Amino acid sequence: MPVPLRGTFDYQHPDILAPGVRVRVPFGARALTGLVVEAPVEPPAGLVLRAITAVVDKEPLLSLEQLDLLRFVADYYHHPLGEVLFGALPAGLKKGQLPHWPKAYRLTEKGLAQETGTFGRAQRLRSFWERLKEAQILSDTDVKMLGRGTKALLKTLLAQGLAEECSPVPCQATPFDPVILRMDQHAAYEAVQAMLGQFQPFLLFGVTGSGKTEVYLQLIADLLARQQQVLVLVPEIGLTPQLVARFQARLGVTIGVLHSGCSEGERVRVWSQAAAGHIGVVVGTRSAVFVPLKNPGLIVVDEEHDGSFKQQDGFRYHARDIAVLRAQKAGIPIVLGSATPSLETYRHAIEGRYDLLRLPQRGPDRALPRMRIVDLGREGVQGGLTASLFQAVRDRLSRREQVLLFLNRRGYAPVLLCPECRWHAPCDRCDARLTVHLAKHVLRCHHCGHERPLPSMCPQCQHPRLLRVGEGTQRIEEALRHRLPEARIARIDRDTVTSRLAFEKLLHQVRSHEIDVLVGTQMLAKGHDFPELTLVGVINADQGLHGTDFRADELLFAQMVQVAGRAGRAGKPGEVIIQTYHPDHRLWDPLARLDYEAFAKLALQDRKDTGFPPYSHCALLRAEALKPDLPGRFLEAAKGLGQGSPHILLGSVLPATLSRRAGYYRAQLLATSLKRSALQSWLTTWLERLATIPASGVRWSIDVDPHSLF
DNA sequence: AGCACGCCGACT
DNA sequence: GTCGGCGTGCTC
Repeated sequence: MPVPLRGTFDYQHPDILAPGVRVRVPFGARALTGLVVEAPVEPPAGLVLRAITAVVDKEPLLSLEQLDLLRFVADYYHHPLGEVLFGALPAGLKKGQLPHWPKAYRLTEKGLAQETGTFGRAQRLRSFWERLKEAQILSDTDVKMLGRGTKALLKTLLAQGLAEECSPVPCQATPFDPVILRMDQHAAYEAVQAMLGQFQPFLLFGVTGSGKTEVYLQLIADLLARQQQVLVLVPEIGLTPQLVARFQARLGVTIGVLHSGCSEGERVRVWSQAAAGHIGVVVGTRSAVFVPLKNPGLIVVDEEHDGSFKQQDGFRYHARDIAVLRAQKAGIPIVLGSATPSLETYRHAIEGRYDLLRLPQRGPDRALPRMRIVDLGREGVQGGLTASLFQAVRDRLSRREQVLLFLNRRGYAPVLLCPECRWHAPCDRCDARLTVHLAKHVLRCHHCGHERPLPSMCPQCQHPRLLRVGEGTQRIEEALRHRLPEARIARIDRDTVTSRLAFEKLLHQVRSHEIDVLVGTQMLAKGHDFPELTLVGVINADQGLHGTDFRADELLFAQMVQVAGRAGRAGKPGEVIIQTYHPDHRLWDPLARLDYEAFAKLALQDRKDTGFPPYSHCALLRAEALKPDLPGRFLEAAKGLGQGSPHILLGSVLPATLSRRAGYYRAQLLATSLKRSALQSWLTTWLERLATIPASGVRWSIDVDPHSLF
């Protein structure tokens, strides 16, 4: 049932129903659509079963393999099966809508024998008949594509017995013009090719511009030729219309696209057609990992290290991990691509469980940028920029080249401080400081979105001058305008870019060189190519350096490599300047050489020493409540119930990093084990016991393999 | 989750 | 005397 309840529910019905079929049933006081997972069942004694009111599907919506996978996943993440099953269905199907199984039509014997003349004055009918005769078979989408009113013409042919329904055939790839792969690309391609038809994970390790996509495309083309389907998972921001267009153009088939922006109907259509084997390639974000495939041949996860593959609320699954599991169950290869792999994946690769495919070369128009680490403590800083960085910016501008300044903090200044009484603007609902936004003249909380007017004096001691401490993108932009009045400066962050269209417009302005300096956050780090951009400045890299989280180093390295990828193009060497107060940190040495593997070895040793993943397995129990002491009390009780297992290390009950958020007090408890299976079995009994804790007013959830400990 | 039941404050 | 607030408990 689509409810957050552990366990399944038994009903009575005269016939035995196939698993995967949806049924309407009474559930408490309401009527709901449920999914049959097992039939028949031996109901527990003394239970009066209610009856199924209606059977929704003639054929199962989910195959046995699909059900098996989802059941495994629900067990692994300790999430209610009902929510997992219904979470894997597109919203339309959840509500009982029928799937759009693709239909196809062909002419009957009678239709084939028909003479052109017999259509008389029915011109349109005749040309439609000719089309069908020529194509031999047309799917319902083909019919729709032929123009308006073609559906009516089809109906006429069906009614006259000239056409009939038949089973759909998979889309045929048009013969595909292979590009010449470089030697390393070709080796990678051949390695995967050799393993088609059996389970084998690959790490395709290559920097931006090393041509990973070409390798994917070549493999996909082969799979299509074998009449097999390919699932491609991409990060949320990675799924651009350009990428889909490129796939479509190269492969010559319709690509099924699944992401958060798709309409409900569109999702149902792609989902159904993929299940029927009618779509050869599905490209999608996180939730697309659940799309059913009739005849899967390969899974690709691009940018596998990306955090957006991990769902951060409700059912907290990791799409990359589920993809690997799926490939294993289906007995097919999976390719994980990245320039900065997650340490989990990298460890699998160097220890031989995954096949490591390196793409060491870059395309002809790419060169490694020069990396410079600048000490914020030793150089004078003005407007957030050291003398070195400012000088470099001026040099680039005088050469009519472009500059990107990267800072992961929006707003003007992160803190508003009273020099007299030390008051600093807090958020009423969160345990956080409000950020100064000068343009809108407000204080804003970046955690809950709460806004209030900027005070002109200290509300506590009435001191007339409040200090704006620290730097945000707005302040960097303002200072730069002041010092370089002739430069054309644009700021790109969530405050200035409100829509996709506005973003595209700005990017276009950068490409046509109407802008000299870009100041921006995260948004700019990924994928956008600006040929005239030769300098990237990282205003302050330290936020990521001593994060509270064990994954902070990994994240910072990936981010720095990504921004470095923005600098330099054909014939114009790029430079990256990173400002830090800790120039001696051991991270900078491998980063200065852009040597991921050197970094990974350091970081893995670190994880080994501290006992963090991938050298251990974690589950995080989170709790939140409106009353301050409830989460802690609940977690202490939970800790008491969890103790006594020799393989499990239970941490202390800790307030969350942001201990109050949007009015809720939050705390958490970490459980760690060296053995995944030990953690799993312990979690099962622990969660059963947790249900017995009186927890009114406390919301709690379990996060298996948490991505961050915030 | 979502719905019913249940027990205490402000309206006709 | 009734409407409705949301705390508590249940869903085969």
